[in-house]
Amino acid sequence: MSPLPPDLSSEDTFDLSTLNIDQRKAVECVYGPLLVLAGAGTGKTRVLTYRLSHIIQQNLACPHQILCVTFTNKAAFEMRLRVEKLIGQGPSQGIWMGTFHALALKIVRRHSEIVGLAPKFTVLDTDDQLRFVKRIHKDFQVTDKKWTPKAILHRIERWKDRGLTPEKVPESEQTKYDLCYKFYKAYQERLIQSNAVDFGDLLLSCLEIFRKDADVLKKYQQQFSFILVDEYQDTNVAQYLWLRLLAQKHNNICCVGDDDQSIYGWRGAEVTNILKFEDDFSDAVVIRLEQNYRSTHHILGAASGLIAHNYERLGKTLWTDQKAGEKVCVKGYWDSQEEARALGEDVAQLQNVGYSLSDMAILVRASYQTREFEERLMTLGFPYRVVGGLRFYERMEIRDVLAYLRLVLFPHDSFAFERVINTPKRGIGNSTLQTLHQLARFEQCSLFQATQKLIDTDELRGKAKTSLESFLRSIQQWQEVAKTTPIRTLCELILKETGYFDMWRNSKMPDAPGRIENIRELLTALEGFENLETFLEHVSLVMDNTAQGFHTDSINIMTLHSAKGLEFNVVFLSGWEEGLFPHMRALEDLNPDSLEEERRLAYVGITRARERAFITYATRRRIHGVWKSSVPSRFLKELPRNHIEVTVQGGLYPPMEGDQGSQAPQKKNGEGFLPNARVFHQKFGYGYVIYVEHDRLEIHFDHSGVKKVLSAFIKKAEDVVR
DNA sequence: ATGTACAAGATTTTT
DNA sequence: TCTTGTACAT
Repeated sequence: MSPLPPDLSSEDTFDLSTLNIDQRKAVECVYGPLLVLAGAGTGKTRVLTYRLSHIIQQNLACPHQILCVTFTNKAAFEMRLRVEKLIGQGPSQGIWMGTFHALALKIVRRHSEIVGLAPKFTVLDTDDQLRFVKRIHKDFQVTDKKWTPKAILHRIERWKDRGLTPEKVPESEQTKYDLCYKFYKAYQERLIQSNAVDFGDLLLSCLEIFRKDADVLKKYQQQFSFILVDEYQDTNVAQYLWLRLLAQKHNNICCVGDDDQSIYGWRGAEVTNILKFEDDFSDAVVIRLEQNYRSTHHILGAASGLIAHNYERLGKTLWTDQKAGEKVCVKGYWDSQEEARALGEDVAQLQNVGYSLSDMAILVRASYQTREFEERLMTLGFPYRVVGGLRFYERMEIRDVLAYLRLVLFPHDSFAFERVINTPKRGIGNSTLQTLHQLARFEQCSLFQATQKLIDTDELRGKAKTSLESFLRSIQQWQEVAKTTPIRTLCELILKETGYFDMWRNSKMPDAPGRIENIRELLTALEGFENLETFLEHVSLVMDNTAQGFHTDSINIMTLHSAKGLEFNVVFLSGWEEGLFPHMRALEDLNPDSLEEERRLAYVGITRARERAFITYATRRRIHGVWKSSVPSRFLKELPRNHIEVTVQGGLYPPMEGDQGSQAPQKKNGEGFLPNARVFHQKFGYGYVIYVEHDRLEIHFDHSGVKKVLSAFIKKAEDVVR
């Protein structure tokens, strides 16, 4: 279930004549590589669904010959719904539709032996992964405080995003991040030993399978005659390599994306992929969708004016023939409480004018900002829904129960084993666990096997031994029971026998009743499944965000990142202050692209709105309990004045007047670059300088033509390392 | 092995 | 402010 059901009403029948000329071209141009540069609100989803339906209806391919990659499972789920609506139930089922990870997993499961994995390998989730890293971190005895487990993991993940297995990490980085590199090697070794992969590995393993076994690669290349990719601006290098490999045979690949909406650079996404498309796929056709059907003239104008401040763009000019509508409201407040209070008033007012609560969304930069709004809306009695918080299956109690189930099915899943071995407490502490880990590593076996061995060798005494013995026996019993009993009954039995239910029932924690409630919900969900295996495979997809409030009319609160791809009649954008938005980390970052990414985020935020947009800032804000002062965001000054209306609380300094650049760091000038100099740009490649103006350079690029770019992005050609 | 007391550290998020 | 992790006592 998705928290925001797609609005399908307008797409009842498959009728190409409802599309505009560019959209139609993007649907019908099915052969050869195609890049659709689709701006915000230009009907991107519509094009994709129509294209899918078109291919099937024209019998150009069977469903299973189509590979369609989406950004989230939710997106895949909704896409399926839409296609079914257009052409009926049956055909859409066969389409290979899902995220890169889900699709790669499907392939790796079938050929796991090629990369040295047993068929039942575990896929680590973030929680297990971090525990795992922390354990290695301890073994490594890292003294440098800078390299926390999280920091090291981040580094490793970025390597994986770039398709770099330990052998492929360039030597310069090996020495620069010596510790991380050694860590990476140990991490990979131990993963294989535990018969597990992390999310990044799914793609890397898949690539390795293709590299090692040409027949397998050929088979999939042959199979997928049409490939469609949504949100192409958010693909990383590994994903790009994967796509390129699969598309080689038929070369019918259609990527849809918007470089202005690339907001996942910090997660390894490479906008370069979208910019290089024409180089990578020969004879590529590029179609631009520039007519916006979503927003009013003023909203689109404000957003376009803002994003025009970015230099790293392919450049699109969005237009709309919709009415001008209301101007974007920019409002300034003393502090964040005032901001929340005023927002409540605006909500009430909009309600009077006929908007329902579910038409509105509050978009924030950081998730801690949601709290203040939650509190305020609660006291006002407005129902709200926080989108994208902790997902159902990520809750501790659910993960515990699932770990028990996993253990019954795959006793050698050491991650599940570790999770529940002492939950509820059965007298097995750190030292015992330590011994088990050591033995498992030494013997190259699972924790389950290590436990068996430990019991046989008589190294343990007393309580630890007896409880380990009975734990193993219980698992074996459950396995027997599982053969004959429905899984819900099995699960109830486990929860009763282990005392897990009682543990929460006796707990005095205020959230204990809620947790029991969640477990009950899980039990109900179990009923619909024939066997445990299918349930575990689908649990993350099925139980996605089953948040309550689905039926009640409620305001949506979410981060800007989770608002991607959604739209609302009314959007509130809160916390436009220097240090929060753009975020401090982006300001500190020397790479100017991180500031541009913040600006793209702002652009995404504004373009979510159909009719009304409110942008607010506060001079004082409580962050983690401490009051902090800040100045209005630089983005406010970048909004074109004719599209906005500024109201500021008495005595506050409005963000518009005058002081351009007073707090913006002094930009470097284009010194050192002379006209006619041969230069290099990360994305546009080589070119010659035409004209220098302060920090801006006008450059004629060999392949991309004349562009204005910030000098910070430019290197002298002779400095470029080849 | 487990409970308590205090310090530290805390974007954005999907798989 | 609040969660999480570590040191120490029981």
